[in-house]
Amino acid sequence: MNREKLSAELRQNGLCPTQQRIAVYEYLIQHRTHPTADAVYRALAEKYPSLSRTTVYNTVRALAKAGLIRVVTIDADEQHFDAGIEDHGHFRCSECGKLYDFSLAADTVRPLLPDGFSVGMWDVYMTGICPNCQSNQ
Amino acid sequence: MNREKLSAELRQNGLCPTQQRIAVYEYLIQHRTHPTADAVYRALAEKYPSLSRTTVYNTVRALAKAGLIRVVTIDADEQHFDAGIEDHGHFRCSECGKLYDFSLAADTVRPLLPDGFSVGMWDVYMTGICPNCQSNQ
DNA sequence: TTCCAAATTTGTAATGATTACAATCACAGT
DNA sequence: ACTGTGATTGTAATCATTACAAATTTGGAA
Repeated sequence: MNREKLSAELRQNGLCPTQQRIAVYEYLIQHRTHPTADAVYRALAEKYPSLSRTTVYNTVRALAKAGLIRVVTIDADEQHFDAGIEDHGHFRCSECGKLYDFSLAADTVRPLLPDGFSVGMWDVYMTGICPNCQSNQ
Repeated sequence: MNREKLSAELRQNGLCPTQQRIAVYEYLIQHRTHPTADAVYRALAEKYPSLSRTTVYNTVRALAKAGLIRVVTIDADEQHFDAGIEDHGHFRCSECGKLYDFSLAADTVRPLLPDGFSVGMWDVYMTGICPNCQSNQ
């Protein structure tokens, strides 16, 4: 996805496509590693020397509010961000701390809710030990 | 569940059944409102004047590690605790902030994970608008 | 019962992610 | 170029949670 498209997508969702927002959104699309806001800041700081931590925090919040990215709260003490909005859940390895995606249809999840509740965001979190850490034991 | 049983249950899970731990665990069992650690502290402070916030934080962490309670991280900025370990997911109303339980079989969730991952804890989170807030609009 | 070692509790101080805020800046429209 | 709105920046505050060390409690042995 090039900058033109990112820009248009931001605009369609009511966000001014500034350089900083494009950079943060592009980074999250290109790096599906569930980075924290601070990790995004550190990664972009070199290329964008004037970038501020606050801007990254503001931006990820705005992107999440617009539904362009997801906030992953499987980790209690810091928020991770995920540009993947296609249907999937998240697994966190309790050994190495790594976050994995696993595919999962929305139809599996939404019907679980009783009538009368309207569903906006949803996610499935699991923790345990990943194949990698199991073979290292 | 009386204190005797709570005490035994704590002991079975490797936790010394101190007055404070029994009180916190009992509170969480009797109040299935997903309180935060601080809310538990404030609720018990009157009855147990010497109780410390730190003890509550330590206790809920120990209870969670032992698998007696669940940590609910659907709210990004504070942890909620839930003594219900039977299979269920959590819904958070974005209007009123209230947390709801909804039932959900483990068999619906665990098989979603690819082979090779071992599952410990799991939860399904959804956000949206609850029936109550919908009728108030 | 009395004593002791280990574990727990307590209060305070630190940590660290996130947010508030006010000044500066960028940009679109006149 | 001028103006106003919204975005960015850097610093300072917030606030949930944790670290720490001293005081206390617990459970078991004598």
